[in-house]
Amino acid sequence: MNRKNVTIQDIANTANVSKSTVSRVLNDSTPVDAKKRAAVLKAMKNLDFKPNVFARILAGGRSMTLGIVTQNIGSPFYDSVTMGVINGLADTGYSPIIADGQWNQERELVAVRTLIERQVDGLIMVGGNLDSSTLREACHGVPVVQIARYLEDCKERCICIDNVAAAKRATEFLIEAGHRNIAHIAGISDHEDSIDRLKGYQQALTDANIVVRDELIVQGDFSAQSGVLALETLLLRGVAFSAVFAANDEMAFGVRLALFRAGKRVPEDVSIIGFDDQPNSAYMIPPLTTVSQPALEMGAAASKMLVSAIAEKPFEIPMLPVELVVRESVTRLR
Amino acid sequence: MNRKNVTIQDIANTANVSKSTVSRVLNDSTPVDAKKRAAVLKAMKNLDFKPNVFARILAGGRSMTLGIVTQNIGSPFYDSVTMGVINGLADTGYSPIIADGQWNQERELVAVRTLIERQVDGLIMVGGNLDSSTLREACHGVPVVQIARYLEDCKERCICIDNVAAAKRATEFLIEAGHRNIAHIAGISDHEDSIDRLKGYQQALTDANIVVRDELIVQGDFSAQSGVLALETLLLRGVAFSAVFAANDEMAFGVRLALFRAGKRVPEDVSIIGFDDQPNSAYMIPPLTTVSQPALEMGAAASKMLVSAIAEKPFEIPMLPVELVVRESVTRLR
DNA sequence: CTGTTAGCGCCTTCAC
DNA sequence: GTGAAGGCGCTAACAG
Repeated sequence: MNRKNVTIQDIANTANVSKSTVSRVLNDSTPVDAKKRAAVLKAMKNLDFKPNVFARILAGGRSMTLGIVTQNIGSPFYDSVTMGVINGLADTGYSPIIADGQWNQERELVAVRTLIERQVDGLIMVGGNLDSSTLREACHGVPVVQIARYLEDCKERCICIDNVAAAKRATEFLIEAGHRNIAHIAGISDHEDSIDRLKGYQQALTDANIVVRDELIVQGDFSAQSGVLALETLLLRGVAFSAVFAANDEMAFGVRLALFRAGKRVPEDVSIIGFDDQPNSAYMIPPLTTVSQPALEMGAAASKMLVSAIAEKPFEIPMLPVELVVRESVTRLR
Repeated sequence: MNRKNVTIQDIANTANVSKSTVSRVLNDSTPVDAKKRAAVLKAMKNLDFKPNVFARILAGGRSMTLGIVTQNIGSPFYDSVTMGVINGLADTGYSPIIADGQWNQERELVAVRTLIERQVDGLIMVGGNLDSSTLREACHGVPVVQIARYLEDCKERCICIDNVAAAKRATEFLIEAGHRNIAHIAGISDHEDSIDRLKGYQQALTDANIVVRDELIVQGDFSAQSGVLALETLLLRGVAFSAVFAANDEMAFGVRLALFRAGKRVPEDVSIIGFDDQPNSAYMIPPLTTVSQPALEMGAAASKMLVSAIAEKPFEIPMLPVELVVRESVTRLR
């Protein structure tokens, strides 16, 4: 721009070395004599040198930029994850660029391509639908970390929780409280999380010798509004139920509201359990029992993992605690 | 990278012109003969040419990147605004880079500097505390749009609502419903929004000839937790109140929960009104009456405005509808 | 270990 | 109107 920036040439001059040497200490790509190195470092500090990202990448280096592909910006859970990623990137020297896939394979692919075109050093996928071979191809070898989704063929790059186990645990909690007629509000039908949570629900029932009844299962789409509709559907069907396990908190909110409108008390008449432990869940009336999925931590872990992958350093996937958060929306029967 | 990208040289060759000419049609900086122009365009299409962002900026062009400075990622309102910005940028050719200021002037300044260093073509500030002269200086002439904050010295670049008027209207709604003892839970004390909303509350009371009583005003910090504490404080003070106006929905949620714990009914015993109309407000029990602030629209408007500013085209600040959303958390007295 | 030499892809004078 | 030439700041061979 207008203000002349100091370049490696400048610092090369004041340190009495060549540009290359400066470049070397900058990337410590090659060993450099300790004295010269010190001189360079000092010059850099004195002149307040900041490498030009664009020149650097043009010459074939790193862009120090990471791409984040989100889905449907505005959803509490995914937004939290995204924010976790951004926070995790603070002080790593990497800056995030965001693109939205909108849960649409085509747009998702465009998002990935845009990011790759911008020469991101790595990519973080938050959710998504793209099949892994397409994804891999679009990435041209740029490392990718996948959050909240399990890709069979690159498990070591996926950060996600065991939805089946978590959903099973939630359902078991209801069973242990004496509930037998437990309804389930499922999420988007072809979404892996929905499928797994439904599976966990079914397993818990089966293990407890309770018959899985289709009339107690309603299809939602993860939105609060769909929770309302789902519960109304349930009411319309006329089946008896003393508890509802919703595949996410949003739908649980909808269920709660529908019960309120129908004059049913929670938890006296119907118990509710959600999934995600989104921040507001603790402030529902009554506070919602739910499964906490550590969105921020998942995001942070992903960013660390990616940074390590770029540096070709090993990284151990941290234990991501998924726990049942017991609040007042569930009652013990009898 | 590995796959050779097509450069302007390539298309210059196939179109039988020079690189310069190609560059010219790319930026239409200088008139070019219609035929050559067509040939160039055709070649670009055929070869699927994509200009290299980095080379372009290194040579002094646009980076086609916009910076977004958010505050405290994780807050529903600001996140929504941010998402609005990102959505608004789709298909403009600009990509967003995000940095977090964390409601900390120092970090905010760092965020701005980082972004400027990355040669963003424009900057969007979502909230923030930096005084405008510092901000202006850090920007080195890069255009800035400020959201959800009113900067005296550049009104034409601020997208925000009239908090005083909106808060006044909310309070008047309670007064019209027959409430006289109306408590107010204020936000962070030196935050402009808090100040303005408090002002609106006071004005409404004064206009209705109701004395503003300090014991009915409690300081919060915009978090739900602080809403709980604020209401408990109010209860402790032992002052009578039939309604609470909280400076944002989050705190209203806290208020609601505290009332629940205290065995008070809403709205029979106490009415509540919030501010922001964040998505979950409609799913509270009972659904929360609040003031809707169009976060997504504000973000979208800001991005359009910034893109126009960069192109030095005029832009009219759109009417941002702020309206009272009446739901069941307020009762009419008598 | 270090300096020299080429570019990376594009924009911008400058002559023609 | 157009092409040639130089340079943006940095990295990556290449010889020493």
